[in-house]
Amino acid sequence: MSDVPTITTIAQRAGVSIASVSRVLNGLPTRAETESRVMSAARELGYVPNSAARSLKSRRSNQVGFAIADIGNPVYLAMIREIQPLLKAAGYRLVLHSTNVDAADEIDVLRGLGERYVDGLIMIPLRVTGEHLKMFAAARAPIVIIGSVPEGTPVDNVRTDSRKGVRLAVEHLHQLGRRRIGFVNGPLDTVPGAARSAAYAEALAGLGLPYDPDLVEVGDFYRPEGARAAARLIGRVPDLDALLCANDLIALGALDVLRRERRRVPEEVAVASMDDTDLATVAWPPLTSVSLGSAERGRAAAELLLDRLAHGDRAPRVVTVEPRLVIRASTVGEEGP
Amino acid sequence: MSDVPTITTIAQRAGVSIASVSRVLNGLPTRAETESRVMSAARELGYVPNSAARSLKSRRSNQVGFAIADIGNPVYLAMIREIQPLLKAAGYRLVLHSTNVDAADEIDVLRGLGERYVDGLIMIPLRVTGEHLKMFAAARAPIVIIGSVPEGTPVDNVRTDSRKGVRLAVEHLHQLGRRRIGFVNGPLDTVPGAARSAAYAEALAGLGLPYDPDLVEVGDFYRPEGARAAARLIGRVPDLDALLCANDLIALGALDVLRRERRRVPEEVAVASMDDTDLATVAWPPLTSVSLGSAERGRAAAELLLDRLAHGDRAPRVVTVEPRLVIRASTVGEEGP
DNA sequence: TTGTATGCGTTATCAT
DNA sequence: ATGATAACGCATACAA
Repeated sequence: MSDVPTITTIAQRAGVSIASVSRVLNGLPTRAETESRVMSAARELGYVPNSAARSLKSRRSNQVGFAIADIGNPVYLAMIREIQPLLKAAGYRLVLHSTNVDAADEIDVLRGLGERYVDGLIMIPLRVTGEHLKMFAAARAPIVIIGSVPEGTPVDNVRTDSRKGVRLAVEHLHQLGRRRIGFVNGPLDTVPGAARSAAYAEALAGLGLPYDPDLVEVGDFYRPEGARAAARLIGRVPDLDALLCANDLIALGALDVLRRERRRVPEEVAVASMDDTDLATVAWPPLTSVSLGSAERGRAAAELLLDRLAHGDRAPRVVTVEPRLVIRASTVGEEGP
Repeated sequence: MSDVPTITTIAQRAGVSIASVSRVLNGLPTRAETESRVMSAARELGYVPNSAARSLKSRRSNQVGFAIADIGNPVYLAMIREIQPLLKAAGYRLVLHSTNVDAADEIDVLRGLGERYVDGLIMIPLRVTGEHLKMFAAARAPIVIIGSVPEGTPVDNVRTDSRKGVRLAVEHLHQLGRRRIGFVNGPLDTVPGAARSAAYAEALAGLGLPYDPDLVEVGDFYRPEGARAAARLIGRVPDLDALLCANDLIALGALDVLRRERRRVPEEVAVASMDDTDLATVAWPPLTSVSLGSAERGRAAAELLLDRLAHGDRAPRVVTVEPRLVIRASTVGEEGP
């Protein structure tokens, strides 16, 4: 196999200067004769421009980063499905970062921005530390954060009203006559964990229901630990009649436990969760879940970033996606497991 | 915000030449005094090396591409989860390509290899056309294909014995006493579709069962069409007692239909599928599914690519992952929907 | 040990 | 319209 062709190779073959080659390749005005010679030489050699050289010269990488804690979570999946085509259509490649639920990893990604291998970054931080804020401010490329950031942070921001989301679910359960509504949450030192914790208490208060610490259990955001946490809660509260889970994966774990314990869902225990991923429609019974608009958030993030990449500086923007309760059989079904 | 620092900036600040800066930054022997001056200058300026310049010089991008038809399919997910950490540990970033179930898109990705924005590529082609083979041969970067390719194709290759996988499932259903085993497949002009089609016929023959075209229905690899195809099949074959689905998503659609039609699973119709994704354990009843070792295939692909990137040329290698039947309640459970 | 100078492949400026 | 040349940021061969 011959050497990789460059514009120099083409120039020799076509008997013109590299400047002419570059011009032809970039569609700048050129004499027809020159153009055809260059084009055919390029075709014959199978020329493809070198992206590193291009990036060095143009100071643009045509790449966008997407940093998430864990690709296993279907919420992120829904986002990627929206983001990828938008980026591709705009001529950007997608560099995927999985940060292993590790704040230090997130910082590394932010620091990496300095290498300029991406023109912008979409990130979903699990926690927003002071270190994060410092990096946001110093970042040399536009950043879009999905999730809440403090007022005034110099990044575009896509958020959802998870407080309202939790309230929708709790009110729904309350309307169904449930009064002992348990809550299985993820870690309290994460952005979603903290928000949902506060929102749960708030929602109860709004309905005049007492806050009972026994009704709350904290684990992580995954199915196995969700099952364990749900088991602890169920074991502790005999008269539990509803369970709100902080995401669908936790809810799957809870359903596992309820099935094992032969508690009928929803007759004895109604189960609601959050995120409304595909899993909600696969589970049995199908899960009532609060959609936090994952797809919309992904799309909005991509659009914000592309807009900024195309039009340069402007004031940071905040897009808020409304939560929406999707009612399924795990709260109102006539069929149980 | 000040300008982005380069080694030139550092050199000025430290009062040394750019060569010394480069040497220090790359850990080459330097006088302690020089080293400390360069290091502190770099730290103060917040220097981060420019990846484009590095790539141009080193002819390496430190990126690896992963091209799949559709990120929505959980099979690919399982692979990414293995691939990403391995690449990261080896110092490579992951560039994700979603090809929209479009062969032309796949060719585009292969052509893009010439831009040298990745050092290697892992691809799961849905179809392998002559155009694909031509690009494989001409590729200027190492390629690992997950899925079968013709003998002698100059790429590393990770495959699974889907013939055997189908046979495992069919034999399992046969052992359970099922004799009217339907098959819902994806498109026949895709690699997996074609292989599974042939394997189904073969497996029946091996068991002495007749091949009945009425028992076969073709759709795509997704849940909605899987449901429609299953509905056609069920409507056409009254004495159907088992259903093999070409993947888990199709099986979910089939379960939807069977539930709607009030056919008990597995008592009346046993359901088995392929891929053994997470969905198999979420579905109700949990799906008996043939694991094609998605995680192992992803890992093997990453290892093959990293090995080649590290050690250069060697003969193409083929890794085969054994299929494994995972039996769950959709074929042997006592409980149905 | 350190500095000078060159090249990686491209785009863009400036003459011609 | 075209060619010579500089510059992007870095690594390195060579000279000092």
